[in-house]
Amino acid sequence: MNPLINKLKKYGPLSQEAEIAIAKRTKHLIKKKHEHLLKQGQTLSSYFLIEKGLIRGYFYSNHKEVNAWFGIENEVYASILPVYANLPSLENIQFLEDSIVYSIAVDDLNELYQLYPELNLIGRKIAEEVCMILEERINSLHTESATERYQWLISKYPYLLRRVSLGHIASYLGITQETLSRIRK
Amino acid sequence: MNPLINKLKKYGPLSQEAEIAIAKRTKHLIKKKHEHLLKQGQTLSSYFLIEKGLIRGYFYSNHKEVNAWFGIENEVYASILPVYANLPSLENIQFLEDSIVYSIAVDDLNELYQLYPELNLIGRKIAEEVCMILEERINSLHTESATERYQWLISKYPYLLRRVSLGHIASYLGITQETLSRIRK
DNA sequence: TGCTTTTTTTGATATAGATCAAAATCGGTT
DNA sequence: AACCGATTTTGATCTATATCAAAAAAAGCA
Repeated sequence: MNPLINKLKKYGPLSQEAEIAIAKRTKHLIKKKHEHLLKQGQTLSSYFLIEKGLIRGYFYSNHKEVNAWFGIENEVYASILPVYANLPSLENIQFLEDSIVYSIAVDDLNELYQLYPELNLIGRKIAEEVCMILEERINSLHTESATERYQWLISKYPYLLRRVSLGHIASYLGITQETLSRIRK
Repeated sequence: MNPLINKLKKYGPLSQEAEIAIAKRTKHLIKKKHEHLLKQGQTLSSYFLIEKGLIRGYFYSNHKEVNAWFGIENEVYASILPVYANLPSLENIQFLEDSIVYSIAVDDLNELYQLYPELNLIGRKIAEEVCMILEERINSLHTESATERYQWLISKYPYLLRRVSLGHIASYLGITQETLSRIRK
């Protein structure tokens, strides 16, 4: 069984048939560093899981790239806008390392939701979990200083320090590279 | 039919029986300005709709109140943490005007999800919609100046200016009252 | 291994927004 | 209408972070 399905089953029950149908629609991608999983304006991946590697979600603000999140092994990620509204994504998703990904395309997912309504419980749990992660991020940006945000980040995701450049981390934190370099000392 | 159910039906289909069961569990609250719908640590309301009035969600950061969101007439709101994890809320919800609210308690909602799995589609859509709202908020806090955030807020929710004090708005924007007062000119 | 490119650090200066204090204005109550 | 408490504005100063420029260090590549 593929690890994406495995992970989905943690959120709720899945019939044998649903499992097979999902497996049939799951894509197994092998990507090199710097390649994209998704570019702004596309409607491709919706739910995906990284088997190996590292990924960043980013968008453009004033013609500059801004990192919105990082993704790592063994977590389910969702591009919610395409799932919710079947609209093209506003963000770009790029690999920061050579990576292996399992993903389900938006069209396939929508079909699966119709064929196997039981999937809606899993989808609800995933979206609710995303809400909680986003709320934590909002509180951090809303009330914490750059130093506090940095300390929170490295305490929660220490591997980022080793695997991601300082510039990418600064962009995620909403500060400049220079400021982050100074915070580190 | 109560307006909360009416609104839920915009997100997905609901059987006659489910509708009746939800109606039976919907509470109709009439609250005065300054009263609370929910205090930190409680597990009460999950989904609710304001028929009349205005509400704020806030939490404490360094012993000071910080406004996280405002709620107005005719929108469905959800305290996601209690729904997702059946854990007490981290936030407080207080009325800023005399208000009338329809709400479903967490325990009732969980029961309803079990009895009427069709509700999961609606719950998924609501959570996905919340995700999109939260993402917009993150981008705003992440990339915009105080002035830009303020302009975005009043262009999107002009009534807040009339119905909410400057201090509450400043707290929501993550700036001081004095700064907001200066921005306004 | 040495060279080129990218990333990180350091320095000097500028700016948005915070803080503290006080004055002015508004709003509800009698 | 007049008062009292709450809200908003104004002023002076301080601080965190940005900006611009350049040096130093690290990483990728021939």
